[in-house]
Order: sequence, then structure tokens, then C-alpha cells
Amino acid sequence: MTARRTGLREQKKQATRVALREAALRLALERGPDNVRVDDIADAAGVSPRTYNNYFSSREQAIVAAVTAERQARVAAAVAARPADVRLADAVTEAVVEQYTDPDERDRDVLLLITTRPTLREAFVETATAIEHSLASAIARRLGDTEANTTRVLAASVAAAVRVALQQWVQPAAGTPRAGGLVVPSGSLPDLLRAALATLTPALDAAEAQAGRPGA
Amino acid sequence: MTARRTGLREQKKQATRVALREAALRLALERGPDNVRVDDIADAAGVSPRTYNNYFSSREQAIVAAVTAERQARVAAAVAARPADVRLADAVTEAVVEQYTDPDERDRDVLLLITTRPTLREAFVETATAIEHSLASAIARRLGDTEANTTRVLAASVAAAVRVALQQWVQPAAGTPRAGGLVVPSGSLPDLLRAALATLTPALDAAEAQAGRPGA
DNA sequence: GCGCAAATCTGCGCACACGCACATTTTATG
DNA sequence: CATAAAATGTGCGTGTGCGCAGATTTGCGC
Repeated sequence: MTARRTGLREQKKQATRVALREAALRLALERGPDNVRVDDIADAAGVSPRTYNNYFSSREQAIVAAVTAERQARVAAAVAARPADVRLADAVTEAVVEQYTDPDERDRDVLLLITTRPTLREAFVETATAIEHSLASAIARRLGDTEANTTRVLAASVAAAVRVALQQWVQPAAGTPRAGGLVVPSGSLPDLLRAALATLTPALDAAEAQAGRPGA
Repeated sequence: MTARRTGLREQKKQATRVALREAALRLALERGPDNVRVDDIADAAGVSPRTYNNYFSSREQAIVAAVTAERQARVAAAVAARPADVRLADAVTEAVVEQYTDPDERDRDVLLLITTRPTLREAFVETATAIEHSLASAIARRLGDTEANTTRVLAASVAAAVRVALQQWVQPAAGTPRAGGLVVPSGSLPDLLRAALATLTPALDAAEAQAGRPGA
């Protein structure tokens, strides 16, 4: 499934994609994100500037992609990998937490770099949306493909929840005005993710129960 | 709450904003969306092109805004307007359906115009995200401000569900490949919205029940 | 009314996103 | 292996998004 289609083309495409995002990240770390022109990235990757925009539709996307690349696919795979008798909600939650819990130390610097620039933060948070499609497929397979509509809504909601969690995480201290009682501005990412997804658990459970008895 | 801040400034701002989006819509209908430059819109609204981008961050946004303007605020208001003893899920669902059920016939032409251009479709679908913030406030008020985190996730999920519904609605007939059994490509928008939000109902119920007993 | 501070408008400049048409490469077919 | 068909890479041109700094307008206290 990874390398569908004829091989050589897709292989080259992925190669340039990787080259582009790694070049983008390297340059951003070296000179700072503001001193990196698209032309430089394209140059470093050995393609024309025009080709760059065939792969990424914004400059930030390439930088951010270097950190979040294929996380979408890994989340979906992780969901699919859970045993069938595990609750859907747990499968999704654990898969997400697992893939967003970063054991890599190199990413510390990158995340620090990202959080400083508002544009990059936004792009980073927005990558959560990317998990929607592959996650929908994974959920659909677990639910037996019944009601594709439900599947899409669930996947989109999960993505939205992840987005909210990420947003809360990278927020320096935006100062929630007159926040009634106690708000945890930014705890550990796994905790934030669990909390966010816990809100959706009832919906996931209900969908699973519904899928148990396909109705007609 | 509508006109907070000092009046004259905000008033003028809203005036130019309205002028801009109405000019954008009018010109788009007259000459077709592709034959409208940003300069034209700014010109017609009597502001500089630079100012245009202080209000809308893309050309499509202004056009689309003419149809979806303030829908976000109306949805939030409609949620708040429901009696307190109505289930949160019902309040949200009905508010959304009510605000997206369009009695206006003029919008038929506009929607037709929008669905033809992919860029405009995307911008239109994306407007669903705009309801997130105001909806979050409305939900928070209903839930008694307990756990702002939950509130945000719920609002984001509802917005995501609306987005999915809109997406399915404007899709001409994208041809879901090998769609197992029966898929309704595009029914009536209210039905699509109800179906999408029904998926989230359990989560909304749970949050409401949780808010009933604030815990500590 | 007066004048100061803050918010907004605007011109300038740069980099960027993307449609288009064409050159180049890859795949499929005989 | 040749050749057609399809997909991808590239240069060009245009319109656009936005940071910046100065002019302009609005709000507020006296």
C-alpha cells in the first residue's frame, strides 16, 4: 500500500519531497526562518523554484513538514494495528498520543524555533488536519465501512481535537482573559491530547455500538 | 455586546467590511469570479488595495463572506437563545440547521457561482471554521464555564462536522471510488447537517452531564 | 475647543503562489 | 527496441499577501 502505482515515478517524487523539506528545515535552523527564501530551498534540493510549489503550497509548510512528516500515516497505521477487540476510542486515543509523544530530542530545537514565529506556529497546528483522511480510512475499516458520513465526521472531529490540544500546547501564555477558575495553560502534550480526546470518547463509543448492529 | 468598544471607529470598520464584501460579490456576479481583481474590489469600496488585505486575507474570502457573513455570530446567538432546559446537543443542532437553512433565493445564484470554481468552494467550506470561537463562548455559557478545554474541543468538533456536511453538499459528484454500498452524494443540506451532528450528540450529552455535577 | 495618544489607512517594496504552455522524462504497448 | 501516451519538471508572467514606516483619522481628558 505504501508504494502503489508504478515504482520509479513515485520513488523520485518522494525523494524530492524529502529533499525539499529537509533542506527547508536545515536552512531554517542555520540562518533562522526569516532568512530562508523559497529559491534557496529549491536550490538546495536541486529543483526549480516552480517545482517547489508543486510539492508545498507555502514556505512554512515545508519547514513544518520536516517535523510532522508522515505522522498522519503513522497515526492511521497505529489505529489499524490495535487489536479488534479494543474500544475504538481507546485505539484512537492511544494511537494519537503515541505518535505525538516525541522521544526524539532533535525536535526540541525545531519546536522551539517554530513556536517563536506565529506563522510557523499556525502552520504547525494546522498539520493536525492532515491526519483526517488517512484516519477516516482507518476508522472506516474498524467500523466495517458502514456509514461513511459518520466516519468522516469522527475523523474530522479527532483532527480538530488534536488541533486544539496542539494550539494549547504551543501557546506561550496567551492569557485567557478572566478565566474563571483554573486553566492549565500548557501541560504536557500527552495529557492535553488525552483530555481533548476524552471529550470525543462518547461519540466514538456510540458510533462503534451503532456499527455493531448494522441496522437493516 | 454587538457594539463594544467606542462606537464610531468600530462602526466605520464594519461599514468598510460590508462595503468590501458586497462589492466583491457584485463584481463577481457581474463579470465572473475570475475577472475580478483585488484592486477593483478596493476601488468599488473606496479604499486602498492595501486596506483590503487588512480586512480579508484572500480574494475569495471577500466573495464568500458576502454569503456567510455573521452566520457565525447568528449560530452562537441561536444557541444562546434556546431555553436552558433544552439538551445542548439539540440546541446546537437546531441552531446550526436553522442558520444554514437558507430561505433567501438570491443565494441560489451565488452558491451556483461558488460551486463552479474549486478555489471558491474551498473558501466557502472553510468558513465553517469561523463559527468555532463564538460557538465556544455560547457552549461555555451553557455549560457554566467549567473546563474551557472541553468547550473548545466541542466547538471545534461541531465546526468540523459542519465543514464535512458542507463539503459533501457542494461536491458535484466526486465519485467516491468503490463505495461499498449506498452513499448519498448530496442530499438536502439540513439533512446532511443533522446527520453529521448526530454523530457528535453523545459527546455533547456527556459534556452536559459532566457539567451538571461540577466535580469538586 | 485643544492637543496628545492610539488606532487605522495607505504607498512602497518584496517575495510568493499559481496558471499556462512547453520541454523532458517515465510508463505502457506493439 | 520503437513509439505513443501520460505524468512530471521548468520558465514566464501576473496577481496577490503582507511587513514596514509614515500620514491620517479617531478617541479622550482637560
